[in-house]
Amino acid sequence: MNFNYQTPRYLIAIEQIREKISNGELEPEEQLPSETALAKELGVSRNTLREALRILEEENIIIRKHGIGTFVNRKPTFQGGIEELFSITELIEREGKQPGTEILFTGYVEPHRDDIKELDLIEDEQVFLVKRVRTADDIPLVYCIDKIPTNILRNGYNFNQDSIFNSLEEEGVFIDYAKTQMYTIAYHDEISKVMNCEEHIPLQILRQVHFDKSNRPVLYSINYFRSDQITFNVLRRKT
Amino acid sequence: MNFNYQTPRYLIAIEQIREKISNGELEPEEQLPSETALAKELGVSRNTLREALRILEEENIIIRKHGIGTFVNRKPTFQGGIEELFSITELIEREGKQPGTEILFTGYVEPHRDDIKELDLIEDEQVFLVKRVRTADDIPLVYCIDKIPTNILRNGYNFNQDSIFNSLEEEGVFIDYAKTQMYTIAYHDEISKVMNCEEHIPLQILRQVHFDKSNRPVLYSINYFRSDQITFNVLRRKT
DNA sequence: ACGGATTTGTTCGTATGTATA
DNA sequence: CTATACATACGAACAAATCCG
Repeated sequence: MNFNYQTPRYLIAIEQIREKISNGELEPEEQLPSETALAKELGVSRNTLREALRILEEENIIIRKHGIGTFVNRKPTFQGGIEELFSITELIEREGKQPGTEILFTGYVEPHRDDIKELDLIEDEQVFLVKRVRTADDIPLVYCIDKIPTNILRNGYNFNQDSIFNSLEEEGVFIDYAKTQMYTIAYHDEISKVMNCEEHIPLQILRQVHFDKSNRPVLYSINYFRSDQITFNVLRRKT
Repeated sequence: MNFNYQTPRYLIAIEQIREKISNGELEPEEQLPSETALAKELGVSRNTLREALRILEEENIIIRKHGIGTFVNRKPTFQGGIEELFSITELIEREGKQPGTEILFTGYVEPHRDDIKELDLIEDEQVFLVKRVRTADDIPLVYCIDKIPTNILRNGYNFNQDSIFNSLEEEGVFIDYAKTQMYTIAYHDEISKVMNCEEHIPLQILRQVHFDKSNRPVLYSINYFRSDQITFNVLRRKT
């Protein structure tokens, strides 16, 4: 009888409130009806409505003030930045450019001391190494070094596409977050040449260890960006 | 009789669960008791316990699997990074170094085109400008340009300490987040000299617009870091 | 300065749905 | 199929913060 049994009511409530905001029924800075009133209007219990409001508050769509009321927030001027984890392929496509790849090396190699530490490698475990130059509209953007522990790749690795993220997912490995260090160097003997960097273009480096949902390190990568080709956005929050 | 009447029970429950994890009663990967059982053990209702578990899951302390159970997550190897907003003063103190300041300029000035756009200034509104060099253990770390809209400073600004964050809070202005651009330049005529940067040390720039909880821009700052003195950490998450 | 009305915050009890072993 | 565990939902009550007369 209930054809909505598949969609939780708090999600429906969220959509209804979003709709009220986007169609102008509720404007920025405007106060929402009280929880009791709004719950009645939407035909849900106050607890269910509060679950919806909790999520909307988490997304900064609304602001709740104890003893006063709930208000529609001003629209932030902001789009997500580097704190959102995406692959280089996605990065280039988001800019509306054509991603390209020049592969310099692939294969299994002995790990360095850094690799063992960062990837939590067991004894004698090799890593799968990929070295590539990634281009945007055929202009070199970033020199990529990627290393994957062997024990992540149970059936041998089938690296057959540009995005390592995608081919790892085909192996059942899902990256959840990355611990990233950002720093800058003026020049690198080999890489600056390969990237057609004259001496006055510094390299912006992203050194990243990627983890899955269980906090297991699954990918270690070092990216050397041409600093004249890239700006990173970050959304920094008070904690 | 109940001396905890002031602290919400779900916060107490969170602490009790944290304690169980930190004292080893619950180990990483281990399954928690069922919600019903744990609620009984902690002396709260299941709803209250769930509020506690929800927050712990948000913090990645635990992982919940529908129909299976709740588990203690492996400890991430990670400390917070640049996506956490902190002042330069905090940044230096976190590294265990002594922050210092050399003030180059303070006063009200006409805004530039960029300032008007980023700070959403009204007509003829001046900005309060501060130019400083911040040092860590007396070594120049960063050249700071900070701009504050006049209408934020109702009673005239009392800029009397190193941290602009702190002195803004004294004015009743609480910064919530910052929209940040990161990029690198090889050289800046004036700043590289002031910072004692030889030509081969690039400058790592953070260009930030800070907002309060209501998404009102309250501070625009440009920081030029000596790239040999700084590395930024970022925690990047899949969305 | 006080009290009552309003609004959000917290807590409990209970029932039912859904996923997994 | 059944038992277990997490997910969703409702109703009710009281606490805490705020506002206004």
